[in-house]
Amino acid sequence: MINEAFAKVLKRLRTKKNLNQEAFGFECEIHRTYVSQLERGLKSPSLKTLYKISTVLEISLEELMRLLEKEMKRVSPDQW
Amino acid sequence: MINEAFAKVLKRLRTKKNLNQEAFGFECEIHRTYVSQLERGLKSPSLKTLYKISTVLEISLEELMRLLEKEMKRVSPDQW
DNA sequence: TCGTATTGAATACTATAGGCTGTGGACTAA
DNA sequence: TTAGTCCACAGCCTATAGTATTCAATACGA
Repeated sequence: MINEAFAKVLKRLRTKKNLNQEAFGFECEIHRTYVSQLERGLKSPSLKTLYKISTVLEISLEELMRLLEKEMKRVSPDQW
Repeated sequence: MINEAFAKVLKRLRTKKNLNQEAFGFECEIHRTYVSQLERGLKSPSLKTLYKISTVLEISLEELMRLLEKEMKRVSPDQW
C-alpha cells in the first residue's frame, strides 16, 4: 500500500542527504520518532507534512510523488 | 498556504468532472462535508486521501502536485 | 411561489496524525 | 569492557483529519 512505498522513498532520500532521523526531523520540524514511523509505513503524512519534507529534501512535491508512484509500480505493477 | 491552494485545485478539477461534492465524496469514499472542508482550505488531507482523490480525478499524484505547486506560485510567487 | 438541488457552515464525535519519553538492540570505536 | 550513534519499538498524550447531523442561504426550474 501507499504508506509502505512512501516509507521506502523517504528512507532512500533521507540517507542520500546524509541526515539521520533525528537531524532530518529537526529540519522538517517533525519529531524523530514520527520520522521513524513514516519510514516503517505506520503513518500517512498530511499534505502539510509532505510539503515540509519535500522542502528539506530539496525536491518539489511533484518530484516526490513521481518517485512514490514509481516505487508503487515497482512493488505491485498489477494494481496500476 | 498550501491548503488554500489545494482547495482551489480540487474545486476546479471536481467541477470539471461535472461531479457535485456529494457525488465526488461518494466516489472517493470520503464524506461530502469533508469535501466541502477541503475546498474551503480548512483541512490538510493525508497521503491516503490524496491518493483516493487523484484516482477519482483520473490523474496521477504527480500531476496533482504539479497543479498544486503551480497554484501556489500563482498566489504567492515570492515565497518560492 | 413552491419545491428541490447544491453548498456553506456550526457542532459534536471518532479515528488517526504527530509529539514526547523512555528502553533496548545492533554496531562501531576507544 | 565501555561509551556513543542510530534506530526500532512501545506507551501515552495532544492536535487534527475525517464522519455524521443539522440548519441556513442561494439558485434554479416548474
